[in-house]
Amino acid sequence: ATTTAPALPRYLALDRDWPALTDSLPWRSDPHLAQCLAAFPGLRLLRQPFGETLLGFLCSATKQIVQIKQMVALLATHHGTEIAPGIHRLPTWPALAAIPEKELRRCLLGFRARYIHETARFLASRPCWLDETEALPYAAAKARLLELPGVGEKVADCVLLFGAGKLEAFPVDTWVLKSLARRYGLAGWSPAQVAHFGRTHFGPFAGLAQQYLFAWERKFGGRLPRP
DNA sequence: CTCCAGGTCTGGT
DNA sequence: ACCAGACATGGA
Repeated sequence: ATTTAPALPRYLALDRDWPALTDSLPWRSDPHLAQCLAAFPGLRLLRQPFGETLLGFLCSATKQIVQIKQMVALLATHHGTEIAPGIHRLPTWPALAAIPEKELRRCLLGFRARYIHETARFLASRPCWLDETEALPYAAAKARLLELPGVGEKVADCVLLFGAGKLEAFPVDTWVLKSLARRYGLAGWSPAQVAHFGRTHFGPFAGLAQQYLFAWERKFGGRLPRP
């Protein structure tokens, strides 16, 4: 009898390749990166659905991670299909397009409700836009994401890194800005300058390095001495 | 009460 | 091109 292998979560494919990917980072010449890699041996990247990743990071601007989780959970319970008792899926973009901005604000979105509403209406007018964008190479996909209201450099890079597997994406958020300022002597550099440094210094898998720097800075930032 | 949070957008130089 | 402020909301 022929058996069909069960569908595996997509992140397992990346998990298998993780050692080779991290080994190609410049940790041999970068003591801080080496320290980060050693401090988080179990760190991995999830490959999340493209559209859901976009929704999540449209919620993220100047919010704490716990509150972003809360907003996403409210979006699911208020507007997502119930797939098991008490368990709701995230709303789809067509579903979001039908929700008034006033209603979205009940999910603690604040000014981000307008980003989501306008993005949803844009996507509703272009059914294939998201799938086409996900299939493009990094630079072209990023240029398209930047057309969406509420999507800037940082959010676009997060969506591509977590939702499209573009490992060269190097999102510069407040933590990464602090990390490079403190550990790499880049105090006073703009986010754009730090992003350029990150891509050139860490290479084609800069997104992996970003995750280690982010994790290290959030856990130890400001408390442990510099490497 | 202030300040900040996995930023983006807009309108000033 | 570069630099403030505004934008909602809640927790530290």
